[in-house]
Amino acid sequence: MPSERPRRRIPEATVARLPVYLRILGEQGDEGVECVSSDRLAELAGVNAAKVRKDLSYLGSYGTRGVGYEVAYLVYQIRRELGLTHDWPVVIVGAGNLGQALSGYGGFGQRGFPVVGIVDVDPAKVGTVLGGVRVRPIDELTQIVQSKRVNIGVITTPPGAAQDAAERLVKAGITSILNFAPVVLSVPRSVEVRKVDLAVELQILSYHEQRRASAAPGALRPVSGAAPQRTASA
Amino acid sequence: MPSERPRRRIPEATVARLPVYLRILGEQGDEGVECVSSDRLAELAGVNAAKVRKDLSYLGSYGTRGVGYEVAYLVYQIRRELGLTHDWPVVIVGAGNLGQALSGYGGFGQRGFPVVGIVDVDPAKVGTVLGGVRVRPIDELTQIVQSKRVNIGVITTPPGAAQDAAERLVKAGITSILNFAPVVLSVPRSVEVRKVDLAVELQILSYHEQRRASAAPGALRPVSGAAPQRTASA
DNA sequence: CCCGCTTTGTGAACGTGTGCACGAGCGCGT
DNA sequence: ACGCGCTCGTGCACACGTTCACAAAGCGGG
Repeated sequence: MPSERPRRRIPEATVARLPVYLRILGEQGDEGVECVSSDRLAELAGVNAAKVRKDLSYLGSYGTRGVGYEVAYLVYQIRRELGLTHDWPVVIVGAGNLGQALSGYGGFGQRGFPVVGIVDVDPAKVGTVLGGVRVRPIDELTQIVQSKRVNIGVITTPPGAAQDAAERLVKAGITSILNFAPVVLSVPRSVEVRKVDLAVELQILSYHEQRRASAAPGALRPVSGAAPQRTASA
Repeated sequence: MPSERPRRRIPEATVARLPVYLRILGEQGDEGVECVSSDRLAELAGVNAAKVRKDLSYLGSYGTRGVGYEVAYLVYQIRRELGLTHDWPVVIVGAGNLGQALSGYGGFGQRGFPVVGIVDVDPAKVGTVLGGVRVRPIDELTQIVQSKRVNIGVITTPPGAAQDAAERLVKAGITSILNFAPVVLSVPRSVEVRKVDLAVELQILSYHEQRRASAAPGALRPVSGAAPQRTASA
């Protein structure tokens, strides 16, 4: 059992795939599988086997040649590398449609990201309870962040309010933001921002639909197989 | 007015940025701005100016040297390239938390992706009205897709039901899928799939938080500036 | 104990994406 | 009409990511 710390930088593309491996390994573990090969894992994750091996090699040499990877041990290593050995509480700014859906969705807490606060500027929304958490006025944001030691903020406001929300989060001490508003946020370099923009996703699909239509007019191909499946985020 | 069709393939990375430029150009147009330079557009989009010019050059030479790009014309060209000259109706499978939020969010329809149907397996949800659309039983999926000429499907089911939803969508004739379930879908190669996985996004943020913590213990840096802002999707 | 089978880990080649730097072209002022 | 300054378009070099192909290494059977 080599307890060496790899401590080298992991490529961003690999970081984005590790959570996928992690979820699949968890499912396999639940099914009683104790060992998986890179081939099997690649099949389940919809990627190339060489890519799986290279990704996992960044964590260290945790596989056994001729056998594969021990599921439980690999889960532990990935969790450690991703910083999932403890919970990361999150606050949500914006109790609109999406904010309500996210806090109502219990999957966050189960996966180690408990929603410890929701705030909104609208006094009409303050006080209502969503997924067991009471909506609080936005002025209490800093207090929530500091008392609950929150590092991650989620922005689910309308576009016009997103930049203000970001600034409040940063001022409160947040260092990572997940932004659902279709706006490019301006924040200090030290703050990590990831953006999820549904309209952008649909427009990318639209591009491919349009291209398909103009490329082969009246030529539908019923090809089958496994799909590439790109994942969007910035 | 050169009406040449570029018709060359546009790099995927560029396709993912065009919607961002489009939104910004729309906002600029609303503010009465008639012309933007690549520098200005880059600043608003949070990217490099050279990248903006290269991206736009894939559409053709629609700028004027020494001046910039005419906003209205560029908007038109991007919309044409992305296939946004007409609406793309979408169907949502899964009327849970997220499905309700998405159909309630009017932004979809405004941006050219009207929700023309929501289906669910749960009879208790069938009949309720979300965002002006009545939830219908999943057996009517094919009929909705075909009568409304739908090409894009959105999956907002629990993980266990996602693969089934995908197969039903494909069988109904859908060719593009936006998947919110944390599952790798298996579909024909001809079907374009994009995935949005909130847990993955949070875990990526967690990685950076963890790295930050282990890199500089007790060394907070209040650096400021504009952020890179990666966008997730697959 | 050794041999062959299996699967990992990785070097090397390839493809994609990014950013600099500069030539080409346009408008404006004189 | 001409030159000057500004900005686009793009060739080039570099970084990043993906895939192939193979040597190294463990396991099991005889």
